[in-house]
Amino acid sequence: MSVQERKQRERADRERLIVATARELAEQQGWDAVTTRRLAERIEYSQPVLYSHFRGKREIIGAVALQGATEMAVAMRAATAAADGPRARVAALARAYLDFAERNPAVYDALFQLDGGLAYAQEDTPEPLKDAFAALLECLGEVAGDGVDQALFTETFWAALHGLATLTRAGRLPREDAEWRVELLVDRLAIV
Amino acid sequence: MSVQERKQRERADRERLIVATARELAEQQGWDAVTTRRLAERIEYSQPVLYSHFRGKREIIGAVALQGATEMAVAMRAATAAADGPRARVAALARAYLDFAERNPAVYDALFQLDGGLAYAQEDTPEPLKDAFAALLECLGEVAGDGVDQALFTETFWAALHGLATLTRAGRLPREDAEWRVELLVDRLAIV
DNA sequence: CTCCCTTGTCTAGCGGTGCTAGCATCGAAT
DNA sequence: ATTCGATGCTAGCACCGCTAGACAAGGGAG
Repeated sequence: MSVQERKQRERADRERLIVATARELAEQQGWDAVTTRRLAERIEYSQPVLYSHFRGKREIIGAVALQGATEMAVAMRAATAAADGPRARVAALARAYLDFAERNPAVYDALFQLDGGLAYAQEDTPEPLKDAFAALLECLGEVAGDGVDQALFTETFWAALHGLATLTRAGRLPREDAEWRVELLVDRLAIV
Repeated sequence: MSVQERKQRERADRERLIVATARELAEQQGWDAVTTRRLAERIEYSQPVLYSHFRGKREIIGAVALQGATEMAVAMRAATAAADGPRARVAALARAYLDFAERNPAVYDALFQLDGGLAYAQEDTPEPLKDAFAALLECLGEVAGDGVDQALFTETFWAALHGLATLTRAGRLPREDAEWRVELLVDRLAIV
């Protein structure tokens, strides 16, 4: 039995290595540079090994996305926990969100820009994704305002953050006044 | 002289044909299906002809984007012109924006999601892009609120719309409550 | 201890991609 | 009529995601 266990462990290790390497490569040179050939070379195995762990490149992107969702939820909860009062909490949340997107562009892309084959906003949505949304909801729910559905409010606020994150990163919005835009968003959307 | 003129005209026609065909193909089957081979076959020329008009696929995407920007500006101005009062104008603008994104997903992608090699938010930004932003600004400027920079407000509002458009289209947001989210956005962001 | 068979990995290759070098053809100008 | 430049073609490069099939290593049965 112990032999099988060891093999299973080694296999799990290798899977983690694949995901970590894909993520690293994507952050360094963008997802376009993450080809199965390059990835295989970096983990020092041949291409087909990747396909014994994942159905294809898309599933590898999905794995990075799930990892990122977990980290993002942690980052957002840490930021809101350190802030006093609803207004400050929302501002901290927004900054944490945009900061994460800025610091981990490849992970953010895997989550919200690329097709990782994951289900969103459904019953079979993976737990990490649901939890990341829950982290948003916990903070934003308390500023939705009376008679406003908290989930819908959260979705709308999230969409606004997502728009800022992507347009800024793609050079569609000048980077300089980013902080100002966040302030405006929080001031107007959140009801103290 | 007339011979050269005729040739120039035919060349311009062919360039328009390339852009129109690329757009059509992208709307029908997505940008992934727009390969230089397929595109060449549809216009009934060989691949290298494409490269005598455009540097590469990216520039073709850029051409579709510019065309789309012009149309989008027209659509937004038409929508706002038909509405009475600032509040109604902003709501009409938002709906027109999202409607355009929904009806022309490939063009929207070319504009805001893909790399068409265009400069955004700079001096050398192509005129159609500047004009599309101007169309947003014309309407949104009047609801920015006192002491708030109109351009920055417009950028923020635009980002929110962009977030809604992309997340909805990617299945990250359920489609059902789209209208409700627009209402919330307009009510909260616009200052009557 | 030897044989077999499973398990795991690799090499090689398929059909596709964006893009380009170099040849052939055609038409205008001499 | 002949030259010559413009123009579009065929063929091919290096790369992509993915997979079939050969091959070696290792544990279990006799």
